[in-house]
Amino acid sequence: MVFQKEDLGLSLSLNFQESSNNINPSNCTSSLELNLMPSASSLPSTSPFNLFQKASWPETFLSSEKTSQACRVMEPKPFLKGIDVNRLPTTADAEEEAGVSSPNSTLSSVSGKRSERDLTNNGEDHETERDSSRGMSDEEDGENSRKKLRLSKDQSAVLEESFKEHSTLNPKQKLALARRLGLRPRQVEVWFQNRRARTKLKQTEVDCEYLKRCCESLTEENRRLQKEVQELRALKLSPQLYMHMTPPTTLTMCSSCERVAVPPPPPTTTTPSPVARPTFNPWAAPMPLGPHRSFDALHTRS
DNA sequence: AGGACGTCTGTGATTACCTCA
DNA sequence: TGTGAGGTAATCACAGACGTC
Repeated sequence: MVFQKEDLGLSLSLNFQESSNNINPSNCTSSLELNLMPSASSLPSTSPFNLFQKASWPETFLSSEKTSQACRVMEPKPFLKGIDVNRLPTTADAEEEAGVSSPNSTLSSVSGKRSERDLTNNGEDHETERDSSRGMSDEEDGENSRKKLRLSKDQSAVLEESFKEHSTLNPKQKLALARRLGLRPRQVEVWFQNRRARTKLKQTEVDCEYLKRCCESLTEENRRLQKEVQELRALKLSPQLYMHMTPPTTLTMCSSCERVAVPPPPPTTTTPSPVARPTFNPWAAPMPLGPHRSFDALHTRS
């Protein structure tokens, strides 16, 4: 995967010290300032950082990412084809809330304990549901038995589709979805909770991997620039040598503003960058980073 | 080939805690 | 300020896939 920093909407600044060669995730945090909030307008649709649009990632999670924050500000879209989620729950809905078995599921869920929320909301109804829908014998319902429900493919597909639209559900949507799928609203709620949690986890992993590569790339560039600085300083101290040498650096001068530019180094002499980074534009405002600041100090102005 | 097994992974569910109206 | 609803984080427990013998 190759990302452009601007495309990702990332604000990444590094302040490498001389000892920045030792890069590991733990000490990266001390020198990295990150702003990982994706900008909807700046993100390409193919970027995994773009959680607003359907990505082409192979994993199911990757194909439908949205942050909850993103979804909260999204324009409302037609949701749950054929279901009017805005209608008030009917008596039937209330019955659904009370508990519906899952006809498509391989097994209904049962838990040793009930959440406080369920107890306060509709505990007795859930109790009824649990007894009626699990389809288990008394032996199977032994102490702490926690048989797992497995949602059918259809149910999962509908949930996925819904998650693409809204990563969070309001009560009406939850009821409607539960009714449509023949699940308890609590099950839908749990599914969305888990989905959000695991989406976030995966996204964090992706972000971490990307930043790691950014860090490695910038470290390499920093090393190269430090080397150039040393070469320039050496030249400054021995002008006679300078007269007999071809410029050992990769620096060139901009003819218009007479500032020093850094063309990309020849590929044969440098390690290929693992991450496609935005090219540093020396004609733009100086970068507020240590190495670049000191580099700027070497620039000559007329 | 196929069955028993151990391990890994995905996922439904629970619990504790936090935030906010 | 107390309370309930709804969120996240951490975790548990199970089912199924998979590799190995």
